[in-house]
Amino acid sequence: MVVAPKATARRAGQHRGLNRGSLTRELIVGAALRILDEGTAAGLTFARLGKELGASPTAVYRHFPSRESIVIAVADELIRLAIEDYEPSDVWEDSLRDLAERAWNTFAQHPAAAMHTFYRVTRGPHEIAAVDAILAAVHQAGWTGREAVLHYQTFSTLVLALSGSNAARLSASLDRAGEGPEWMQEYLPADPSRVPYVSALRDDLPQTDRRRVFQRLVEVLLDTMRADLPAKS
Amino acid sequence: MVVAPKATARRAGQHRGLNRGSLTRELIVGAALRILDEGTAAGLTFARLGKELGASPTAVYRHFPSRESIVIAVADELIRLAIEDYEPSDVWEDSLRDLAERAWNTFAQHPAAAMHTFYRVTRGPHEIAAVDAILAAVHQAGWTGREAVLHYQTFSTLVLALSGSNAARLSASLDRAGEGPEWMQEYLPADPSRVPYVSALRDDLPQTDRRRVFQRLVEVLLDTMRADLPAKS
DNA sequence: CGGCTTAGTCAATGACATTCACTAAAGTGA
DNA sequence: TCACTTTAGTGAATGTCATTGACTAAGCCG
Repeated sequence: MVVAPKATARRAGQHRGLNRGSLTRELIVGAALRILDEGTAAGLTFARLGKELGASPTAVYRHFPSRESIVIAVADELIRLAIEDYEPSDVWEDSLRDLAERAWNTFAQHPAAAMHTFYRVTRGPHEIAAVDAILAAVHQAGWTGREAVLHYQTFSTLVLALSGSNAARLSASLDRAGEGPEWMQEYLPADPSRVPYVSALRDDLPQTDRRRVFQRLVEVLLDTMRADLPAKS
Repeated sequence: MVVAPKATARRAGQHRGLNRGSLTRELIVGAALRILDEGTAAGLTFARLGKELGASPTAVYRHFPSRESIVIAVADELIRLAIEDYEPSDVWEDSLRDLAERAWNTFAQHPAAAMHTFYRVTRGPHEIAAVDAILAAVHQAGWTGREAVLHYQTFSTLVLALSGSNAARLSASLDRAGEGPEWMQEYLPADPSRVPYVSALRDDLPQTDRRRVFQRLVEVLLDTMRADLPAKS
């Protein structure tokens, strides 16, 4: 599915009556990602996609059976972007840290796309490559078999969940940019005495650096993994 | 907004022409949660809501300005359910563990609702109560001020992200129950040599107990917190 | 060169959120 | 008890959306 077609007549962005090989899965996925990036999380429609591609909205159905399937393709594209140029380090912790940062950054750069995809299984080639990259680092550390799988699952669950949640929050706040006041200060409820700690810390609570929390948690996990390391052979 | 109305004429589930006080925010939120629980994540529509309430679909607009606002109310309801009957323990670790389990369980019981809400800020009373409960445990452990906030953020980020991601995955797999084969075995790509570790572990990879991974990560965090504990006064 | 496959197009359908004018039920004040 | 006001529930209308099916012509195969 990823093989590029003959590309016989790829006249860039026509407006009426496209030629035969004008649309490809890659082109469509790229357009979808661009649309998701530019604004609201709900902005990905067939109409918008058609405009972006200079084609009829329904033309896309020749390449994808449903909106759903486009989203899944975007998911794999996101993974591809994340592990593009990735090179494993000699130090397994650095490899995992690098992979974690890549996931976080890619998701943060494409929040709307990430929030719709991070919890999905794409079965795509890049997803499997990413799994393999993590497993490679885990093996490098010294784990094998079931133990390796356990550490892979813990690491990837943590990284995906935190990066995806961050993307979802980013996307949600971009969506309502320009509405009521930000939740920053309004964290104050009716009766302060029922929530004494929140009231006392009202000025400190709103300031969250989610990236720092993420990095902290990744380091916590890496430390724990290091302490669990199997005896060297 | 949470104050129950006079409840003058709450004739349960009529079918035509409801009386005046028949609908309340609570009734609507309950119906919305029921609808989300029964099936697809996209099943929450005004039409469906009207049917569930035995009212006109548009009647709901008298209590909520938009679909979005209903979802936010459901979010706060979910938090309410999660911390219902919560009692802090004498041991701060037990309190945090309990809160973590409650979030996980509630989200797992209402996957569709959770996946649409876990990344949102409701500003509702229950959200604030939950924050306060976590902060109470953190203070009990001995942290105050900015340090307390940091530990609160780390804990809640971890728990919400993991519980929410789990809900999203649960909801997604419920949605496509009865489609193609589960992703269990098909994790095998084109060229096995490009992904040696995945190929070697193909039989172990599919078996994930996400709850166990969650509990593991919570314990890892609690251990790290314990090690960072401030000196006793 | 004639026919076949199929990508892109066009029009139609049905589900959906949201708006608006309407009506009457509940509350209010005397 | 009776006008009077407010507003919750209704029904019809609008515009957006995903998806489908029939149609047409572009490229391919012989």
